[in-house]
Amino acid sequence: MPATIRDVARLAGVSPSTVSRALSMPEMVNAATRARVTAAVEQLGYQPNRAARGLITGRTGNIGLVVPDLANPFFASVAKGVQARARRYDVAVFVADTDEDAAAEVGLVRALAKQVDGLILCSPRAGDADLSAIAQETNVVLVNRTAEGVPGVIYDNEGGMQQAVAHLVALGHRRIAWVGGPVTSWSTQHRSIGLSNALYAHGAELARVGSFAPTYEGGIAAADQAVATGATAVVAYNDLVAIGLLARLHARGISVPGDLSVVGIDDIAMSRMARPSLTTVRLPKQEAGRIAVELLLAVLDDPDPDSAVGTRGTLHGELIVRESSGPAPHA
Amino acid sequence: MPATIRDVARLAGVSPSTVSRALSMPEMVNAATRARVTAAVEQLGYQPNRAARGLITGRTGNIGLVVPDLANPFFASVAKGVQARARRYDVAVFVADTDEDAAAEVGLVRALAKQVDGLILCSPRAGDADLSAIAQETNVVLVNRTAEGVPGVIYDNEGGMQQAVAHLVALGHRRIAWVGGPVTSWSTQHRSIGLSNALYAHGAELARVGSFAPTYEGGIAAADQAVATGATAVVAYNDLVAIGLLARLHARGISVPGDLSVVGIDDIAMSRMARPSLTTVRLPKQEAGRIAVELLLAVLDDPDPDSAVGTRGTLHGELIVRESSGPAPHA
DNA sequence: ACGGATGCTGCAAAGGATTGCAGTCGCCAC
DNA sequence: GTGGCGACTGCAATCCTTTGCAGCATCCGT
Repeated sequence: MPATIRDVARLAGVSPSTVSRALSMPEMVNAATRARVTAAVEQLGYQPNRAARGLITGRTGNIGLVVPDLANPFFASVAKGVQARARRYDVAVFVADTDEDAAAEVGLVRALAKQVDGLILCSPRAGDADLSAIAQETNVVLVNRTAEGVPGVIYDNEGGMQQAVAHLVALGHRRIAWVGGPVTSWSTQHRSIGLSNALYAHGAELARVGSFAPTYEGGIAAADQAVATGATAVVAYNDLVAIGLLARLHARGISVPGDLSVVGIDDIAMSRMARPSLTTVRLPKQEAGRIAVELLLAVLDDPDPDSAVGTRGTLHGELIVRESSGPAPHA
Repeated sequence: MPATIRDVARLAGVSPSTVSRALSMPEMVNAATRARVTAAVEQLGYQPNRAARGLITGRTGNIGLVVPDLANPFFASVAKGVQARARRYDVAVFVADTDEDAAAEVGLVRALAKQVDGLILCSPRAGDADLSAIAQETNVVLVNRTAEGVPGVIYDNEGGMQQAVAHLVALGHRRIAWVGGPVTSWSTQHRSIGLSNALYAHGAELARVGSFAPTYEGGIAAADQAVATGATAVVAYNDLVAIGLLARLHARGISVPGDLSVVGIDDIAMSRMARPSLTTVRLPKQEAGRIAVELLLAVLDDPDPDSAVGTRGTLHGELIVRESSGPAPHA
């Protein structure tokens, strides 16, 4: 039913090849001819059949995005950025959600890989070995994770932690607790190291508290242990955990920031709405998605693995001070 | 590089046609032959090229999902449901976000329509005329919206409102305010009507308050007007608005639920974390996405527009009572 | 006037899978 | 023995687009 290239060719009085060229390499065809072709295209509302094109070019014009959990606002924002930027390049985005399941992730990625030109893997939970194997056999860009020789975009966790620490130290805090996320999480390691370095530089103390799920429930579970460290401020793995902390601290009658300051990471929409509103390190989430698309498209245009060197973006966080952080209580 | 059907055929010692049949109509080929074919498929890791198949069958095996805003947790959940169910049928999902822009929506839908077998439009902002036109020229399933002759899944807004009202009336509330969402929103009309009917049935009074953005900010803006109605309870268009109400009420020193009860709709994750936690009507969000996929696939299998009659799912809400609703204050 | 370069266009061959039609073979029944 | 049926399998066309190569003018330079 939809118009084909032959319909256009007939209407314009040229061959299908000329139509094809008029559309994809305009400078190769005579201006007058080109005008006739574009007029015919316009009139018929012709759009090239992507399956047919893909068959011969070997490119689908599609990319895939894999995230652990779409319902997590952080990943939803990344997805938003990805699909906005992809649209600009007329690339469609398959979105897949692994439900935080590392095993399912690998299978899903393999299945998806056949249908797309490349994949964006956001905070993948898979092991390094699986990840490298996948990157070997398909075009991959990582977000929030690094792997040898694979392009990606990451956050400057170190810098973000420095901002948070500078803020807390200025408020008089000298002993600060860290509530870690999942052990398998790449970010939790780097954030913990960044925090440690920053605290060392300011001569302040670090108290690490276990490993918790990166969720509201994780924060609730962590609160009592954080309090027990005797720290006057807590930095949480992410905002969801921080908001969980706030809930449990409130339930225990511990005042925030009066008795304890709380700082999160991410700046999801919810953080502004928390009570008290949450001081946090804002990470540019949509920007990460946008850059990932750019990187991926660059890889697709130049599949030479050597030139992938250096194609790694780093984004910087910004400290957003709200109500949950305040002067350290007097000893 | 990947194996083609010819490679499989050669290895199995049959023709490509037989391979094709062995895979898509197994009962048509001899059991022994079929075994050889499947063995060859296994060995080569063969997967049919979807572009080539699509070229001849006219089907892509892809569907599209269009939502106003992926960063809105409600839509993120629907998207999660859609892609989970689609995967079960080996269908890939394109996700597109319109940024709440009705004009962009129409263009985006048209572009996407060429690349998929059908579309799921979730809470589309487009006008009825545009919507009908789109449904005419492509397979469409609506979520949270109705249109003449178009299958879809909606929520039983009336029933949800009845539950909320029964709860509030039992707590002694006799005058209840409604904070409406965008005028163009299909749900806002139906929720308002449902609320009105339920209140009438209980002999209670309704006070409507303007139309507000379906966001946290909308709730903040609505709070003072809601208070001014003299109502002892407020039902909000959705949870984001309700949480905005809570924030402004807190800022004004109005106690919830002591002075005023607040009820939301949706039950997004945030509602549990609000302070006070939010009483709300939980809508099955992922379920809506799953059903939408089922409906769409049914339409694809039977494109006869007449049989589309009756293919409309209705989902029921469930009242979740939390801290934000309590006994009406004594007059 | 002729060789050759230049600019544009058409021919035809892919690309991988599906499917209507026709062919083969074995077997049964008459 | 032959006609015919049934169960499989293969041939070849088809879906639509892209692209290497060849063809055709035109025009320039000598």
